[in-house]
Amino acid sequence: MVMPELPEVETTRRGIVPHLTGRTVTGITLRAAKLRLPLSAELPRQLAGQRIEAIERRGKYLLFTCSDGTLLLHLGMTGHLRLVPSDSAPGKHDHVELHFDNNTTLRFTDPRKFGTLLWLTGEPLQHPLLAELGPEPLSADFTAEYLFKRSRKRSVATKLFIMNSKIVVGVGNIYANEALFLAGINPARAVGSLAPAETERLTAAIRQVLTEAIALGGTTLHDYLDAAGQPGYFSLKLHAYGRGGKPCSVCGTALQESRLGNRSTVWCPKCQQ
DNA sequence: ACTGGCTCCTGAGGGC
DNA sequence: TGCCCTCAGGAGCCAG
Repeated sequence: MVMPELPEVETTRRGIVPHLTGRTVTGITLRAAKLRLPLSAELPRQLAGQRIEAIERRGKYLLFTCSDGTLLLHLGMTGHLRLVPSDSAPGKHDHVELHFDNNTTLRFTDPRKFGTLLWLTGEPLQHPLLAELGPEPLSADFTAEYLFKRSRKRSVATKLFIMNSKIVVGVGNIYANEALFLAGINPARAVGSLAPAETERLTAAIRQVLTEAIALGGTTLHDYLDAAGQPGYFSLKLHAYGRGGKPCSVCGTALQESRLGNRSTVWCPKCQQ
């Protein structure tokens, strides 16, 4: 199973950029009527003949800048992109394929159909799905001061706060657990109660965990593969996620596990206050 | 303005 | 071996 978080999306982007930039779409194959949203039957007509000018990322969205518009793609929970030869036979969950003028095909596979694929005209960052997004966690805009100010007088659990894409993009469940572990902050703490030093530790931890994950090519949970089919290796370094009941890597105390916002949450009751 | 809960989907894994 | 149940989760959406 694939769990694309920001590092996986960025790894995917870096994997396809050298192969697709400047290429022209010669055809598109749709094999599903809908993913998270209906797949527009207009997509083949809209994409045919489009040249890929750039492939960028905003949060976990990929933006394919084309001659006359932008293809917006979200991998959802189980989606991944793979470059395959144009004559490669499709599998059960290969819902969309973009065919290019160099005999390669960009294949979108997504067993649970939580992904999104939209054709946008106009300024893509003004689209409702993108306009309200918070800063990129690895940009200069994501600072302890920013997090401190945004969190004042808010009672929501710190973990849910950092997973809110309107606050900061790209922090999914796995890395939220890891960042809170590294920062020594209890996931359930009301975010408004964090002291400045704690927001400093938290922003640093989010940067650290995402930076390390990108450097290692994303997390391997089961069979995560990037665009070229290479596995990531970050799962070897997970301290919290998936380790409920196991000893804390710092103090040895059994990690606790519960649900927060209906998401699996793991923390050390001694190290994270 | 916030907050928490619901929803989409299907494979994996556990219990018997 | 096979069936049934629960769980996993990104993020938009909505009611209170």
